[in-house]
Amino acid sequence: MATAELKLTKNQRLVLDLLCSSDAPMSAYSILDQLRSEGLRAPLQVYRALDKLIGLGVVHRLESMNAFVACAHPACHSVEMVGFAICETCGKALEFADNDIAEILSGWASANGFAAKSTSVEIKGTCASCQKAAESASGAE
Amino acid sequence: MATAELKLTKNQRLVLDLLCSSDAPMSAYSILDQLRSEGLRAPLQVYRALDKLIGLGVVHRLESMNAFVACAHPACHSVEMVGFAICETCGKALEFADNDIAEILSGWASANGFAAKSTSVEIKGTCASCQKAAESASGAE
DNA sequence: TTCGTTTGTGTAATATTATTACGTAACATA
DNA sequence: TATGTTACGTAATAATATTACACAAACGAA
Repeated sequence: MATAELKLTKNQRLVLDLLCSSDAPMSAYSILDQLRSEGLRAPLQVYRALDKLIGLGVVHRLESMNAFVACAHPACHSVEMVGFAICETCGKALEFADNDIAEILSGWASANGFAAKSTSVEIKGTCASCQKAAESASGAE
Repeated sequence: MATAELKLTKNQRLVLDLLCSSDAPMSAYSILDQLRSEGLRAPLQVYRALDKLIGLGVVHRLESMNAFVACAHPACHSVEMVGFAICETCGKALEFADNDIAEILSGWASANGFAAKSTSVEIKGTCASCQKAAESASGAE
């Protein structure tokens, strides 16, 4: 599903397009700052748009960094679970999907009588390119 | 490992004991409020103690709710991964461990050259007892 | 079409969570 | 004792998120 096909309001569209054009997750307040020129003035306008976009599944919230990111996979709604590997050096978030994990988690839930509504899987660390950059930097000392 | 054996400072001990006695995760500021009578006055005192306790592995941070909880398993350091099922009704967090998920995640990481430092797995939903309570409430209407 | 409902908007105020900056104290150990 | 490390206390501030209120647009059903 291309996000262009979604019927969104002006604010929702502004927020989604900004997130799509960003190469890293953004905080609600940095979204607000970027969109002041478009007429957004208050945090709530951003949070409301984000709520809607998250509900539609085209934006994900990164719980561990209070940030938001556009869904990387146009068809990710068809996938059970979405996780993120977040690089603490460059700030980028790599999205991944894994049905095995989804099954384990839903298995645990049903075995424990827990009715799961949403799931968050986040790995923090250093991405491949930042590791390389660090290596060559230390090698060049 | 019983937490009593840990060599902790006064503030760290206060925070850990409070979390151990709580049946649900607590926010940093509710910890602070509870410990004002013990002499704690500022958020930083709580955050510093929490940082230390998390580093020791005896406290976990619930990323999705900005809250903190004592580790449920005295020996949880030996387990690869810890996850939580958080009930949105009663606020309690059920801790679980799963080495299969840990393996999948570390497998993904090594396949993608990502150096993982920490992992967070959180499920939000409704726990078994709150579901029962809701059922009997609606049945009694 | 008109009513009523839902959904979205805009603004202001406030609540909640977390950090920075600074100086001091306790303590191990070389 | 001199030194480094860890922890403490306080104040100020930054960053994130929500509540409350009033109004407007969209839309379906009578």
